Amino acid sequence: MNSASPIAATGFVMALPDRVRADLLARGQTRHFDRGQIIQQRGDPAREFWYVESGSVQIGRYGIDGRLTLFALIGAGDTFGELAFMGEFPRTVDAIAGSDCRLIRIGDQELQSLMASDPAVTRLLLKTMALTVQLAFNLIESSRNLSVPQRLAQALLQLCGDQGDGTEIMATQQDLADLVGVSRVSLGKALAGLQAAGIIEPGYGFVTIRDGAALQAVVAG
Amino acid sequence: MNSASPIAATGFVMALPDRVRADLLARGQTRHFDRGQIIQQRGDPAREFWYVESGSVQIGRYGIDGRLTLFALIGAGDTFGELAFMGEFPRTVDAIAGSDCRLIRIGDQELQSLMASDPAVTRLLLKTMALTVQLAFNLIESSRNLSVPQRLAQALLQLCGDQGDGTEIMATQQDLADLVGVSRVSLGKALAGLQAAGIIEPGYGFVTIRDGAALQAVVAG
DNA sequence: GGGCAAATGCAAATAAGTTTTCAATTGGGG
DNA sequence: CCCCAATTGAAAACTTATTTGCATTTGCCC
Repeated sequence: MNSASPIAATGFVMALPDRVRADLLARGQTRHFDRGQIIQQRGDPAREFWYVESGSVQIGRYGIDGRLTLFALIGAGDTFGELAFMGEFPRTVDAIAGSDCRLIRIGDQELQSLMASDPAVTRLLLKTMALTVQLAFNLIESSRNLSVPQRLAQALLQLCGDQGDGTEIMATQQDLADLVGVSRVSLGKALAGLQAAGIIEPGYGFVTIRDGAALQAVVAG
Repeated sequence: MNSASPIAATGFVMALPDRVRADLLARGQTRHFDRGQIIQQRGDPAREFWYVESGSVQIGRYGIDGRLTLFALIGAGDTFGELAFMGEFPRTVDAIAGSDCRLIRIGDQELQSLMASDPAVTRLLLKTMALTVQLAFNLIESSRNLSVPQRLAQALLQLCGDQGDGTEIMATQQDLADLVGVSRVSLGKALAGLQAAGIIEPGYGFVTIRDGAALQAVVAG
């Protein structure tokens, strides 16, 4: 299961006080999306943001040539779409359901009452967005200075989040390739390398983490 | 002269109402930095952000191995440092004076009174930061899908900002290489290519933009 | 349980960029 | 005006990743 995410696990909703958060989620409407279904597209007006209750969502951009640039694979507990929503501009990324999923929609009404109820919410929002920028910078730095195996290890760590060894990450090699930003061939080789080291075990549509600590070591170089 | 920037030209200060902005800048203290001097380092507490009155500043990260990952080359009129300041976390990037420069320091007092004076400021801040994230995403997408010449063209366009043909961008090939994220050799070849097409004219420590429109065309592919 | 699409494995040719080294040029400071 | 450090130019060997094509495997659906 995907859980945390490389970029979008901003945790704004998760960081809210428990009572506020429960209230917010209770008021938002639940929506279902089937695997492969488009949740949002570049250019759409941003009238809401989403909380992922179950399933996984791919956040990225489809180029005119069909190329996909993935920024994040997010899962249950994550939120996405805050950026364009808060920034009051159209969507700048596409979101596609990576599996059948259940999302909670949080719109203007829900947020307005939230911000009115607690002035600290605004500060939390600012902090969350600042954090997102840092994550994006980290991604840029990684892609320039780390090798493919290192970046793969980094991505796997983020995808398994705080869950320990034995976690199964539901993602195809193509998904991971789009996320890391390399071809499927290169990603396959990197996977094979980590497998040979006994760190992971690739499956058909998923990867099992055998030794998270070793993954950390790979990233460190 | 550097003017606009790839990432950091968030324009928060520039977007403020004229009277408010003038007031803010009048209250901030002016500081001088010599070329090469460190303005801020990763890990420093973020007690302020800066407005560039003159000169240029390099925003990036120095790796342990001495490698530099530049995120932006910013110039007069730009601001930087808002992110960590607003997010209330330590600096996550280094800032070095790219030339002798004059900066205006904007600290807690200045900002507090600003936010108190106008509730719209908060919204402006959120929008600005959301925009910064988008710029970072654009950078990631570019580095994955565009060739070196294309990325160079993109960087040059951003560095010359809204100024037209004839603009001299004060940056060495090494600066540009760190910004685009390639070796100096590769950047030199890309420069030579653009020169052969009559689009730019490389100098010693600067690049002259001859045909901005053609640069746009190069980026588009 | 057979068919079929999706996913993976593999190999060769190709392309792109880096590293390293050295020479040539530039322009400012003494 | 000359020296010197910074910058640029250029070449070769090397590394890395992509592209392309095809074979194999997996697992879902009928």
